[in-house]
Amino acid sequence: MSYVLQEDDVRILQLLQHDARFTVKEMADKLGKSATPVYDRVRRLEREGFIRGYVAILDKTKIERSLVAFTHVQLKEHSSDMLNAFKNESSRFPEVMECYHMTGEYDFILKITLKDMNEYNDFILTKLATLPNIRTVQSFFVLSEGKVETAYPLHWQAGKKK
Amino acid sequence: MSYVLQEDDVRILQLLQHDARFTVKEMADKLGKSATPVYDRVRRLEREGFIRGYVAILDKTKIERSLVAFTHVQLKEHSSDMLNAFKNESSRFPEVMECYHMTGEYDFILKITLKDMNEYNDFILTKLATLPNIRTVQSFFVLSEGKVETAYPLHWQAGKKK
DNA sequence: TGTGAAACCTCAGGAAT
DNA sequence: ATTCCTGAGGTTTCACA
Repeated sequence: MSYVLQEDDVRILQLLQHDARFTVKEMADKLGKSATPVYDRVRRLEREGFIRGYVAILDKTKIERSLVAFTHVQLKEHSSDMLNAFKNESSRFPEVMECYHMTGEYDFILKITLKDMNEYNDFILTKLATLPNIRTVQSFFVLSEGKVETAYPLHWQAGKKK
Repeated sequence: MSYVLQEDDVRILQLLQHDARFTVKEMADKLGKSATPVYDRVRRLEREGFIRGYVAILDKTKIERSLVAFTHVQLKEHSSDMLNAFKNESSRFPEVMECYHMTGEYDFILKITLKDMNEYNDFILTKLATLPNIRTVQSFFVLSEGKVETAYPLHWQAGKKK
């Protein structure tokens, strides 16, 4: 049976999703508690797997990765072996930040980041297109980002207390 | 003129991209330096905008957001006013985690997370499809995730030192 | 690179509900 | 059985030399 979030847990998760460097004390002050219960909740949320990790988010324009592409791939063969093979091999490329097996018209959507169109062209020709079993590769490029959020919105539906 | 990364900066960024809770001392030990230079570099990387922030990554299956959709939208009108209007309004929905203005066949790709297909259906009908100026909405659903990485690979091309 | 003070983390023990 | 607090030792942060 899995741990059921309480209101304080939700508030802690909301805070940490937006800034992982809140100190236990800062959060305790916001929640009107002392440090210990907040400390214990954070540890429990980590232990129970709600928090997968803490990461720094970089500005991709500062590190030569301004080009973002969503590349849609159709395979020829769709046996589970073939699907897993593509998933594993495409995920191995460092340019591939995300790889999703999809329903519908496309088998995979890859999120790819690179410096510019030259590098993208190179990547497709010398890396992605060399994988076997590919039927089509269709690329869409990001012109501008309207929203890029890592924090899930959390609602707390009043649990049955007492 | 913008700050040029040195090898230690790159190594620090790589560490923090994978675990934002490395202490300055831990990183200093890995780099074979004392704490102060590492501390100063981290502050500079933040100040110069390389590090946008530190966030906790949650497990979406634990918080009722297992369904991930990439929704492709075509608009009718493509004036910059209309494009901005859609970008702003769609970004306002909490279900929309990411919103990209794209080149090519589709005008926007939205990454949407929700609990299940019922909620998705509801979202499309009562929220997204009520926005004006939409021509088509095409949804693709994630069956499984092969790779989801927030850390950009960083290479350090030996700068001209000296 | 090292020092030092302030702030914080961590975890024991114990109180209150 | 939880949930909470106090308190104290060890660690981290951060300005300064």
